[in-house]
Amino acid sequence: MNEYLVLVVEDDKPIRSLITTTLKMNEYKYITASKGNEAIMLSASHKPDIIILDLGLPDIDGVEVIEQIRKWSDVPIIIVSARSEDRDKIIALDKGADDYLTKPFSVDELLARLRVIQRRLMRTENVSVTEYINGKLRIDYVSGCVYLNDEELHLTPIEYKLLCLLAKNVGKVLTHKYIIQSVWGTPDDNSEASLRVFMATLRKKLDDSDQALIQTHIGIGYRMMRL
Amino acid sequence: MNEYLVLVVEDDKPIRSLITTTLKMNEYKYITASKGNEAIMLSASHKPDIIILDLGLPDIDGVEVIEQIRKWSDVPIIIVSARSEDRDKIIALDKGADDYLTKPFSVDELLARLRVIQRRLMRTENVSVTEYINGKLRIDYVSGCVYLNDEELHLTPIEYKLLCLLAKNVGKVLTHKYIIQSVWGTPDDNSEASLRVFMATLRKKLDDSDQALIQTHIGIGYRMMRL
DNA sequence: AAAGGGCGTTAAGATTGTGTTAAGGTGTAA
DNA sequence: TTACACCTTAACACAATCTTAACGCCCTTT
Repeated sequence: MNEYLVLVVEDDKPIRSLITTTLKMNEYKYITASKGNEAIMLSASHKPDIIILDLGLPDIDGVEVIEQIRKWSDVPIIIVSARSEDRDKIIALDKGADDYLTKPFSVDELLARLRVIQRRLMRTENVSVTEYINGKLRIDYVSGCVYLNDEELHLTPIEYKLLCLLAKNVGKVLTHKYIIQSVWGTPDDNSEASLRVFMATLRKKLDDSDQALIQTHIGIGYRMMRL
Repeated sequence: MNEYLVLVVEDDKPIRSLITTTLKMNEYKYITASKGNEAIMLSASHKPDIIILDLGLPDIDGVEVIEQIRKWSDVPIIIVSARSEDRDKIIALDKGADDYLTKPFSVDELLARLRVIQRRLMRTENVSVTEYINGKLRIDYVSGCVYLNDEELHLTPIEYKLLCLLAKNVGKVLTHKYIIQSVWGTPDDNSEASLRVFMATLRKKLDDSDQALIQTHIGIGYRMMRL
């Protein structure tokens, strides 16, 4: 499963669905916009990891969209445009675009260029602090390890996923349904029983027998407390 | 004066001087190579900030050059090639190139794409080393040799690639998918079985039977520990 | 007080993932 | 051509993980 969120900005419906279909087949998550202002709003609210942007939009010019977004964000932007003049390319690139493809474009090339960006994101993501600390608990997302009082805990994949989910939403109550959907992907009826089992083992491993860290909300779900 | 050093790899003299003249006029420093092996050596010794690489070289293929350099360095590589097939682009990009221009190309577009990379370099300063040391293990990227306690280890090409990949990402968990993509290029279903075999032989050669150096993260992938 | 729903806990079985070995297959150099 | 190194694939044992079912507890409702 790919965790990258792509914002596709394209007013031409056939091309948009070509791109989104391609993204879907390659396990990207995506959101779409057909207008420039919509794109700016979405990139602020959803914080996509990558933006694929058409320059010819009905309301404002694509270059304007780049400029706006660049005021606050360094999110990689790939231009997909019918404009094939050097001048257009240069303007877009200098205004902040990261790459430029001219229509008609090969979806395979688009995918390859997406992978180039992903590679880079992976490198730089790890420079920033990707660590979660809550009391005696520490999650190192980069190494995929969990520590309790600086001793490494061994968690199984599902346990780890579950813990990360709770940690990402500290203080919030997560419903059973939401947790199951997030961890298992497909909502399986029987997995509610599994969830209880995993909670038990997780609590045991986290030395959380008094449920100070992970609280049960009967009939609703679970919540991790900020300690 | 621009402080960026560009390595230009191009065997065709007119094109090379076109590029270098352009660079000079725009205040870049540059060095040149006309062969692949020379390019590899120069990128190790001079540590350029950006590489402009032609794929059709007299000694070894440009893609091979990318692969070699990527074993130790994340230096941005722009391909400038006569090969305009999608397939060629995708291979080069997947092997580690950052951008791809087909000949004939516009020097202004090249400059614009250089500026894109510069912008990025300013944000994230990256370092490249020609030697990697971790405990008893030492990798000399330039000569392509691996030593364990100063004794040379003989590794096969894939073993070496795998080790470099792990070394470049010490402490990070690399997923099976990512490893396979990086080492084999094309994600082949069956190569997961191969990966396990290679891990076994690598561990044996590295005297890592206790898995202190390379740890398994079940269901996820592998991680090299910093010793 | 009894009944029942929701939850925690445990353990056994099913399932999946991994390490290891060895047998082919492929390509290359002598 | 053989010899050789290397890679892939299959097979299997074993280990880790997940699911499922059973049971007891607590709390609420009747």
